[in-house]
Amino acid sequence: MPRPPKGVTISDVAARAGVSLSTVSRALNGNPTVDPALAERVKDAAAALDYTASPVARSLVLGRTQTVAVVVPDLGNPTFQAILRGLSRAAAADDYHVLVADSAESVDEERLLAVATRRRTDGVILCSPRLPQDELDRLVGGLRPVVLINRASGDVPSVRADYRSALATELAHLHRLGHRRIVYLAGVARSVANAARLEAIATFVADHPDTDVAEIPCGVDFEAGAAAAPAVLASGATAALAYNDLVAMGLLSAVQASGCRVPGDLSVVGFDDIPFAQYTSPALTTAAVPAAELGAQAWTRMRELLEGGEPGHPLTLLPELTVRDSTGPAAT
Amino acid sequence: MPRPPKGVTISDVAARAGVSLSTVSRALNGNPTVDPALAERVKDAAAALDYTASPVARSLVLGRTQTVAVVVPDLGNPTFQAILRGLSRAAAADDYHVLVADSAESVDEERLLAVATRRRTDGVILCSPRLPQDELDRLVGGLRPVVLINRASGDVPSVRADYRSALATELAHLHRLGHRRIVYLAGVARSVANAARLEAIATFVADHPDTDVAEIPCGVDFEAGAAAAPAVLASGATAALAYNDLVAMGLLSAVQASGCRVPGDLSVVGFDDIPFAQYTSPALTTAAVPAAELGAQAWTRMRELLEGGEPGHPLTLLPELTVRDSTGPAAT
DNA sequence: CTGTTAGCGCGTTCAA
DNA sequence: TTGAACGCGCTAACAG
Repeated sequence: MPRPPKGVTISDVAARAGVSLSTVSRALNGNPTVDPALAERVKDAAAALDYTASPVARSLVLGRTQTVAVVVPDLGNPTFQAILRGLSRAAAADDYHVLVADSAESVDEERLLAVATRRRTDGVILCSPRLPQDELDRLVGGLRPVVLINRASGDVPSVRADYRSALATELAHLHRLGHRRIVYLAGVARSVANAARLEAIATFVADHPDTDVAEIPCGVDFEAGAAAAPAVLASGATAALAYNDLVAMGLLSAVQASGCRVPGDLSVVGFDDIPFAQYTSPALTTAAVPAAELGAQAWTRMRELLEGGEPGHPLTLLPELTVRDSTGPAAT
Repeated sequence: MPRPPKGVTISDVAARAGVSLSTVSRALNGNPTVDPALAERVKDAAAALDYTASPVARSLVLGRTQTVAVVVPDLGNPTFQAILRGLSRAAAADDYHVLVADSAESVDEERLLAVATRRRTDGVILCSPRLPQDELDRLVGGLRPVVLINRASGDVPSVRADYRSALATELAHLHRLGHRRIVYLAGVARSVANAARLEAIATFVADHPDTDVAEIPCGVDFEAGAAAAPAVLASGATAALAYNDLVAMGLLSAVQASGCRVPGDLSVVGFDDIPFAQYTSPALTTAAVPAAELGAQAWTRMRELLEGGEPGHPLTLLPELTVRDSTGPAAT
């Protein structure tokens, strides 16, 4: 496996095949206006030299990089990991590369990274749960083509999970089990995903005057969930709705350590259905957000944009309620 | 926030500032040989036009892309996710971008992706647990600069976790607890990581004739661990050493479902200390592999290579035994 | 200190 | 059908 002798260019191939640069370019790009025999000769020469056209040079002249950028707030979050995985594999199947950028939960970084990565790619897929709507609207203008995940902005293609409906389903599940005092462990206050959940709760409460849903400020990770345990126990609620599975797991762990039985004394429901949700003890009831699918669909939208076609309708996936063992009849 | 009027180039800036292209280039790159007043004028013009030099054009002329590629076998694996996160953040801190490639566990893809991504980046960080040594040796030649994670090849810089010592520590832990019949749930047979564990076991057995360690072919994920449960229970062993935490969790779940008590009837130890290991029930005893740190160190090595310096010594991190509740005294 | 010129490695007109 | 010339946008020689 002789490695490319460092810097073999199209001229080398041309020389070896005894043709001009243009012919090499044409032959290698499958241009039909080139004599088959010649084309063969060129390809042989290229193979012999282990030549491949420089992607960077091609990018410059063609105006496209065959690369898209993905900006996520936290690569440590299982949901974004799944989105990235789905996206990455889908893009790879279409011979596209993926540049990742982790904004480390910083909204400022997010903006900067989006703009910076966009310049070295053909488009940006943006996962920006925190960015205020007006800033998002302004940002996407300079980013096109853009695909949004779990956000919307004007006519920008987007794919999202319906957090609102999913949470409504979870609430209905708890209500059916007899729960009338429920606490909601809120995520980041100004995030869109949190707002969607609050909407669902407001609607539910309006429809079910017999039920009380109290909000407890919390967070988005294990620690936040564990830290909220005392407040949950003090609330007298029979069920807790966690912002996501991470929070639910932290809560699960902490309340059980305090001697509280789940689901006997307290039902706990999560959100996302991360891979580990089924391995908690008890196994976590949650709403399965098809994150990898979201990523794959985001790529599909992006590809359509890149091909100049109309992007498909904004896609909304409905997370499916996944009932496991962390929810049960309300304690009487 | 007026977005770049689509294609503002260095010429536009030059025109607006009333200078030549070179002066703009120099001024914007902080070349000290340019008149401060002029430089200021140029920068104002650039700012007014919202101009930034095209990274693609710069890449072509400078011969570097400010981007590195990371090839991992599976973006769904928590360990590689952590590596990617550590690497991504470290690289970002140095203004480098990261191209990710997921080889989907395919050795062939791995080779192809490594070569393909290398051409659009300044270097490759390779996570190739499966690639046979001779192929790896051949591959890295054409990839330089390369940094290897958990592999070694000639003088190629590498960072790795010492799986061998870590497993030895786990074995010692079990032995101290009185376990004399132990089963090892093996990962992918021909992987380097698995080989390291087998070595540790062989050494241990040689030193402890009183102890029996049987190998059970298994795999690397939940399902594999769960599927191995019957074999583990049938073996009569009092402790199980799982290839990784995923396997341990699958096993934990399955044996407990069969009425086996952990650690009363069976002690279980994992490997990696993925974020969820402390939330299993019982909490998992495991060896904490500092994956994010591994990623960050891999970037450090790569940066040194990129700067033309000597890469630091091959780094070996020792995973730390993290004793939790899934291990206890051997059943008598 | 500044402007002019020559590429970086390709794809793509335009003639021949 | 093929080749010569031009340009993608920029940086770095080379003069002035």
